Amino acid sequence: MPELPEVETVVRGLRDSLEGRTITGLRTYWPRHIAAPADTAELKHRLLGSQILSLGRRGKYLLFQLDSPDTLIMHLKMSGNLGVFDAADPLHRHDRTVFELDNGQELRFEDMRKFGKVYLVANTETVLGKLGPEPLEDSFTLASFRQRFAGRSRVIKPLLLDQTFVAGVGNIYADEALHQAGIHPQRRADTLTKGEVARLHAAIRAVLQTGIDKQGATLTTYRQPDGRLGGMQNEFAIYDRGGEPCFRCGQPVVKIVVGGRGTHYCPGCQK
DNA sequence: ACCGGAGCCTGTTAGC
DNA sequence: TGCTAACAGGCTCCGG
Repeated sequence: MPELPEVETVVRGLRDSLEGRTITGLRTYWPRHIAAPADTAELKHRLLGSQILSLGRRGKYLLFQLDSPDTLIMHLKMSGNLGVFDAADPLHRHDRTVFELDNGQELRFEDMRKFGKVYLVANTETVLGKLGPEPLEDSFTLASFRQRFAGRSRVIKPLLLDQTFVAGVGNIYADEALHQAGIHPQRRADTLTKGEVARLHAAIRAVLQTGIDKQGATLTTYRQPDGRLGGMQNEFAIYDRGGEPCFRCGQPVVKIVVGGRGTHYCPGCQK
């Protein structure tokens, strides 16, 4: 599920409920969710009593800045959702980790497929250190994007999914960006013209921003923190549209596998 | 550097 | 209708 726009929507939706709150308790129903520290007793010792100062995002990671030397980091992976509930509300079947708060509410990490991760680290670089640039920041210029292509011969779609190349792009938005830029997903990075790189740069930013504006894409499990569905799934130009006509040229959208991932493209307008 | 495959999990869907 | 296999928004590890 969650790619950059979904994670950004979750962060924005949680801010009002969490900023200023103190974490008073922790319950784990799937201990392997906790990626660091290895010892849950140590996690509780370092985390409980900490106040959440602010929420942020880096790539697909959520960052909880605490009034302690540590930062709480979470990754939703394929099926994770976060929501704030009253402690008396019944748990959902797939709730894995619960953070108890000082106002009688709880932050609940629900995760059907159990791939999600929770980290408490003193140095955020141990988790985030290898991430590529944030595509919606001003610093993600066309010139900097061009430089990242130097010496890269990989197929373009798997390269876009590489979080060390650009942070936050996942399978949906990679397909959408390549379609918007008119680039075939199996092109090699070193065959893109200057103009194509420029179109791709603009397209990555445009599709991610649209995703945020539409509050993310709900295929199955994704929800906003208040439970509402996203709206981006109604805006897809190419993703999940196999067999349907391309909105731009009318040719049927084709679905293939690239780098092991389902990939949608239009043979009429992606060359 | 890069690729493919397996693994981590559960649930839904497509196909027979 | 019922079973099975394939597939799903992410990412890591391993061998080649």
